[in-house]
Amino acid sequence: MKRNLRPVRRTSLSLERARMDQALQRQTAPQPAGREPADEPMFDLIEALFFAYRDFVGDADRLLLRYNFGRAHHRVLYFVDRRPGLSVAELLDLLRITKQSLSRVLKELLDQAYIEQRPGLADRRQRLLFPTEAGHALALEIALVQSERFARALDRLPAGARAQGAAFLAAVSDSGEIP
Amino acid sequence: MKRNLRPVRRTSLSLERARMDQALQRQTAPQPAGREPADEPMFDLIEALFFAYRDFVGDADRLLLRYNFGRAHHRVLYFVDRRPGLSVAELLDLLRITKQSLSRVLKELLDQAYIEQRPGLADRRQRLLFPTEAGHALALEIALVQSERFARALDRLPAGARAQGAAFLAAVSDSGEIP
DNA sequence: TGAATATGTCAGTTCTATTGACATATTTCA
DNA sequence: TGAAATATGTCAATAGAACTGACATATTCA
Repeated sequence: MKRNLRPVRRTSLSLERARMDQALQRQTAPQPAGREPADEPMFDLIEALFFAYRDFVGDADRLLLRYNFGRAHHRVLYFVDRRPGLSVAELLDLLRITKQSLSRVLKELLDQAYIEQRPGLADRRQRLLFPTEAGHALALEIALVQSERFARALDRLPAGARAQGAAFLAAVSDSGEIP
Repeated sequence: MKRNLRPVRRTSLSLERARMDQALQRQTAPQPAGREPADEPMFDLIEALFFAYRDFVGDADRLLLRYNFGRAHHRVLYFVDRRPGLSVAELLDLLRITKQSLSRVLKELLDQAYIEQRPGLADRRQRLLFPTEAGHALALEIALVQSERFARALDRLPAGARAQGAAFLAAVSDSGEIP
């Protein structure tokens, strides 16, 4: 999937903004203080998560263009860099994709020496994955660009926002992967 | 893109969890209280946002299977339902895709009567998009499933978490679309 | 009236993901 | 020890979602 990196049309975004305010007032009821109900859609959160993720991955997309890599390459490289020595099976579980899907992307990263494989010490069937120097550098570069986005966001938010944001997101994911 | 809905292997997830704790301790420095630095990657937020979004869209995927629709259909239907009467150009800006990409998906939603078009009142070149009854019902069904995920998350979080989460996500996105 | 705009469409391509089948090496267990 | 299970890899076919480029139509605007 190639991705659309055209500039955003500002005129339309203003329209969009106005319409959204309207829609929010129309459809989103004010929230009670204590327990949160699930019987009414939480459009505020649905939309906020959509837009945040859209722009968050957009940062990486721009960088990856230079390497002729796509999002899939990034996700693989990211996790290998963060969890050096993880097995193929663990990577598949993290990404929730099949090994056939992983295959092409991983092969390209191996061929271009961003990742390397070593047989497992305990279990020699395993191919443990490690980032190379170049792989680590690229992973870090992308992570820094994304972190700048978070830093800009946190500048606009009260103290404690980082912990709150992380806790919120962790609770939203299935396994609360980040405790 | 078909999506992988196979059950998650729990053994590996435990491994994953252990490894992640390890990695987090190794690579993520403790955060200072006040101003947040951008010179160090915020792996906690990067990962939390990735997992939250992965599981959040997973909910919709399961539902959409029944209708032979994909993620793209859902995004279109969602925004048309939330902003009835929006123009094609506005929709393209929201989704950040090209009109050629939108075309197939929108045509299917029109053909199957989940969305309908009406010419703009002021500008008759426009094709304003509206959900049909069926379209609204499907959009609502999916939004409720996703909202249940949020409700479960909020149950585990202190009061105020909803507002904090929404504010955090809004600040992370480019235009703070949700004020 | 002519340029710009909003939308639609055709054709070809790329990337990411899927299912299914099968192969190899290694480990585990009866 | 030998069979079954596991970890990984690979081939083939297909689907879904995106892209670029080119061109057409209707409508509005200057």
